[in-house]
Amino acid sequence: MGELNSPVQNCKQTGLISDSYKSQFHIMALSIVDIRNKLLEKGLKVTPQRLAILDAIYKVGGHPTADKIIEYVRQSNPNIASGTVYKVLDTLIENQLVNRVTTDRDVMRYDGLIEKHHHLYCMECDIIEDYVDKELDALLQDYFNNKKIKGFHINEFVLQIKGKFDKKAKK
Amino acid sequence: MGELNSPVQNCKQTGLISDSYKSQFHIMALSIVDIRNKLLEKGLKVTPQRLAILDAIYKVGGHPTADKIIEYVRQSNPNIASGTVYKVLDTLIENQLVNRVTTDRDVMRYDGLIEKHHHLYCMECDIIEDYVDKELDALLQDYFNNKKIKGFHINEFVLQIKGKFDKKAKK
DNA sequence: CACTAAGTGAGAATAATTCTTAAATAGTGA
DNA sequence: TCACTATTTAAGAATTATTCTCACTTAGTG
Repeated sequence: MGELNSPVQNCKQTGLISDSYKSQFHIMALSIVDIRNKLLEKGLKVTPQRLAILDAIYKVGGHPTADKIIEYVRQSNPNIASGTVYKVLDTLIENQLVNRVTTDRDVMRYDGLIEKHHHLYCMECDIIEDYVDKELDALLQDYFNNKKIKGFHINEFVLQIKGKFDKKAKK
Repeated sequence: MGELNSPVQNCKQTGLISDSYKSQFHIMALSIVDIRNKLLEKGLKVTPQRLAILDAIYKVGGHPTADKIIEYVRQSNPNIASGTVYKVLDTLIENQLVNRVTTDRDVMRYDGLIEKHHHLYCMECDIIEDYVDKELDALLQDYFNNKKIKGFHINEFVLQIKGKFDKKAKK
């Protein structure tokens, strides 16, 4: 069974990942010390803004927009400028601490899970959840090892899985 | 071998699909009569703007942005308002004559191929090409028939294949 | 502790998209 | 063929997300 990397209940944006949830899955809310270390490993200066923004991405569920991140970060950091958030996000992306998530909408969304994974897109709400599945990765890798695409050299795949989250809360 | 639905040569946006290309692949430039019929089938009024915009999507390669569509359409239709293009695109999407393409950029791109398919993303240029592969569809369908995702009901998948187009022109 | 490169806040600028409204037009039914 | 009506369009204003600029501040260094 693939792992549904999700705090979703009733297909609504919950905003925060519950504590019980955190421990089981891939994105867990790291301590500030751990986040600091991630920044240091990349040779980035540790600033309160960067800590807060990375923390927000880990804590806010459903692959937040910049706007949701700003909203969350301002709770603890009321003076942060929106330009700063965009700038920090760019820096984090450049340093591979965060990824952009592809959507067919014109607002960008961000993903704190760096490990290779796929995405579940809810067609009813705007939640996007991570889906980690090594077996699927292997299957695809295998398939394309045998079946080359003429004129194209493959680096990686991401499967977009579109559908609906069940109404029943996931436990 | 999957079909690379592409007029790409040397990884540069060619703008137009060559005649020799058209005949072999999925998006072929339909005649205006055919486009008119597509509109009529959907119960849409046939206007010169709608004809020109659908025609542009079929003819302009690489999954154009609204901007590229506007540029192309204005060659034949100099007075078309950009707002009209956006509105027509929305109408075409609602009526499933066109799809949005998901990207991790903030400009929308459009796809005239309605048949189920996947996408090749060039990591060096900004070309996105269609990739039709029934065998892959079956493989994924099979895989997820056996392996359910807890809490999620799947409707469809789209595989994003990221990599590079070969330098050598494809013939 | 002081220095310096890097990061930030504030707000202006830009770019993509949406909205508004009056004028034009496609499809209809006489 | 003609006129009627609902729909569509042009023009440009408005909005929204994102980027840019620049003076001020700060993190990390030595």
